[in-house]
Amino acid sequence: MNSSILTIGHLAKQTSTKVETIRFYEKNGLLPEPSRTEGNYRAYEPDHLNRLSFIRRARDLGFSLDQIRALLALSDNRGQSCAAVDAIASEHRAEVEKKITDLMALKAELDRMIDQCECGIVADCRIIETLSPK
Amino acid sequence: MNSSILTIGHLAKQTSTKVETIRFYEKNGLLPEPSRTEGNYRAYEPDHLNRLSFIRRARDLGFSLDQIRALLALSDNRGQSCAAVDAIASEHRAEVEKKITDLMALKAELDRMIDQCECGIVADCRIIETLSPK
DNA sequence: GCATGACCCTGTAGCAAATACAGGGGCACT
DNA sequence: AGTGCCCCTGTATTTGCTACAGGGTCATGC
Repeated sequence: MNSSILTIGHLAKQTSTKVETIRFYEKNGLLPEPSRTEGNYRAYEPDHLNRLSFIRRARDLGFSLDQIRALLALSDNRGQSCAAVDAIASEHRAEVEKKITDLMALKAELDRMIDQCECGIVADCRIIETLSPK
Repeated sequence: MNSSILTIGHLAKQTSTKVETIRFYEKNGLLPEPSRTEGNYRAYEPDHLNRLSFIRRARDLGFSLDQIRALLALSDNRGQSCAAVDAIASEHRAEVEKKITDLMALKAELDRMIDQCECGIVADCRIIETLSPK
């Protein structure tokens, strides 16, 4: 038996991923199907671990599964220009920037609303009033 | 016929909501079931319009449907203390603040990653390298 | 007087990105 | 042989909608 073969549980532990999530990635084409043991257990090789680590890092950075699929495909073609990689990362950064802007505007509105609350009764509540029409 | 009675389409237009979304709010207990016409059409009254406007404003401010359900219940009991309202709004603001902080850290990481890309070939790509394990 | 099209109805399925069972089988240790 | 942990498949749940499919109703035109 090869000692570098991993069960799904080992892979999960080493990447801080839930077992179900790993199966989910497989079903969705992010992680290739591993071979199976006689007992029908998934038998992972070091490459799987690398690929899953890649996926998890990209997820931590907020990339969508679609974007990660594309990044993985690009990283498998190491001779290509990495302009496409840059495009995906920059697009994602732009989305993050937009979210930040939107959330900051939102927070400003919440601040305004909450600061007016004098915590009396609901009938006089400025928060409810702000939300209510007219 | 009362001219203040509205069809679901009118309600949708006046609140910039999709018809399906209004039915969804009803099914999920945010909007009370209106009476029906002979033809089984929903017949809304001005109160429904007010309530739906409230929901949409709260959604625009990022409140969850659960939070909105709670806010609506509070706004229906106008004699109560509005401390509970303040608590919901403050909790939401804290969540928004956390999201902003998290996204700004994320953006900083993306900035670092993208700035290193010299757009050569994938094999030398710093973005792929950053994502790859070890 | 009916045809056309715009509107409405219910019910179901889909999206992201997992997470959580249910109901069963495998494996190691004692 | 029993205990307990791990693994398997398949389905349902989450959030907040959106998008049909397959029908019924209503207003307007001719």
